[in-house]
Amino acid sequence: MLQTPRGTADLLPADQAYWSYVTAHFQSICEAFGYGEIRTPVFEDTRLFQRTVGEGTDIVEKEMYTFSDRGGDSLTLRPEGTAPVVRAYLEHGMHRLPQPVKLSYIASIFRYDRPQAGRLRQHHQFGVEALGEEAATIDAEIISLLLTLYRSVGLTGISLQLNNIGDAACRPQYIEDLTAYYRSHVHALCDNCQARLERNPLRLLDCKEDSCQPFIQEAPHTLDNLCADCDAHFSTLKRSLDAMEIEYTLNHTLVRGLDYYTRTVFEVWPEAVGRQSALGGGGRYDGLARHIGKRDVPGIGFGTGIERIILNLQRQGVAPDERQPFSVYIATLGERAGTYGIGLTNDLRQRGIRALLTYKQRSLKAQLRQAGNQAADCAVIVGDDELAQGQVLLRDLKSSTQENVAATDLVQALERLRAGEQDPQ
RNA sequence: GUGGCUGUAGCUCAACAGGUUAGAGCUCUGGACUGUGGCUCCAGCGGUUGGGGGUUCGAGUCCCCUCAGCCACCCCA
Repeated sequence: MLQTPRGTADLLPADQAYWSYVTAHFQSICEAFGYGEIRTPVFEDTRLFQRTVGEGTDIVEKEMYTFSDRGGDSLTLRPEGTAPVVRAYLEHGMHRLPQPVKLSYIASIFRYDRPQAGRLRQHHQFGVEALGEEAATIDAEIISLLLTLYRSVGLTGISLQLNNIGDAACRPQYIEDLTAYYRSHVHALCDNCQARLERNPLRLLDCKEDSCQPFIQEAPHTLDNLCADCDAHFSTLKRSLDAMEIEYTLNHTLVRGLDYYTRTVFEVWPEAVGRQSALGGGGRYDGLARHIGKRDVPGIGFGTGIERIILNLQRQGVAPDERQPFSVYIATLGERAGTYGIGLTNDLRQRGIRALLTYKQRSLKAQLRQAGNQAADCAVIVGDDELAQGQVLLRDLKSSTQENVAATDLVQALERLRAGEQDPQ
């Protein structure tokens, strides 16, 4: 038996309620915040991610789905959402639009990783990017948008982790200080950290080994080593968050796994204990556009995992309300009635009424049972007798009452039933 | 990529310490009720016990390999 590739999942009609629920909330919130939807290809030139995400990162080093196509080009399935959007911004000259350009997306993301609940090789993210604005107030807007999404779908107990990792002016000096500090303790570090020291010093602060914790505490922190501009930027962000009554936890070990981040970085963690998988995260990336084009474009955004949102909703017992549309089941008896039924069904559908029917001759009992299974609101019963008299039986399945209706009046009678269904007294 | 746990009908689960033909509930289909759903009763459909190999007279059960899911790491969404 063949099955879905490891770490991928089918999305069945039964799962759809949650997906449309969270998607609808995301879309209406983006509308309220003024973000317009963008779609980019599922695969891109491999260099896009190598240059932006960074050669030393886990994503580029071991998680990308990279392949060459029949023409020999190296392509990569999108492992994150930001770089493609920035690429599109530059490619379409959006720097000539009124700034900032505020974009949102819903995208499949691919990362080769060991699967687990809430961690798939193909997963889906909502994301938002604001390009062309360096002021920290827009950082606060982005964070607010993300938290508004969580709150509106009903997630509780989440926490915002916040940090600032400096910019091109102050980070080089900071990295030097950090590296110097760690070099003096190099023999006490775990193997992983010894490697990080060479390849990606910022990640030293992210180590989970108990033996490395004291060094993380003692090491210089980015927040204490910001240049004046970064410091002012961070102050504005904090003031803005306060003004929106958004609570946050300063987390100096939050450094993020992608190279392109500058200044503001944040993650949102769910309620459950332990080092849980983040619901969403993001940050500022003022140096990113340079790696793609010839232009500097400040930007900030986030990505949040749709599967993880849904997983946490289910754990919290939040269920989306499933409102089924008004529907009619056409039950027919006899061949002539069956032919009439397919015509009638099609006619109702053209009028926007959800109509279901039986596809083969079967007992009326079986047909009504199916009508019940499919949660039809009412059934139209038509046999050869009714047909001869130009009448049909209209049965209300909720109240179990039925009446004879002239075939020509059926649509009107259904519309009346539907209206009553949609706003009950 | 590392370590561990778990895989039996579509779903939830049974099957003494290896022992006839792997069972039940739910779902679905049909009947009781030749043209009236839900309730009840009856019946039917549905399995290479994840897959492959081995041990044994005999394997769902024990061993090995493999695949998948899950948990903890790693990392992130």
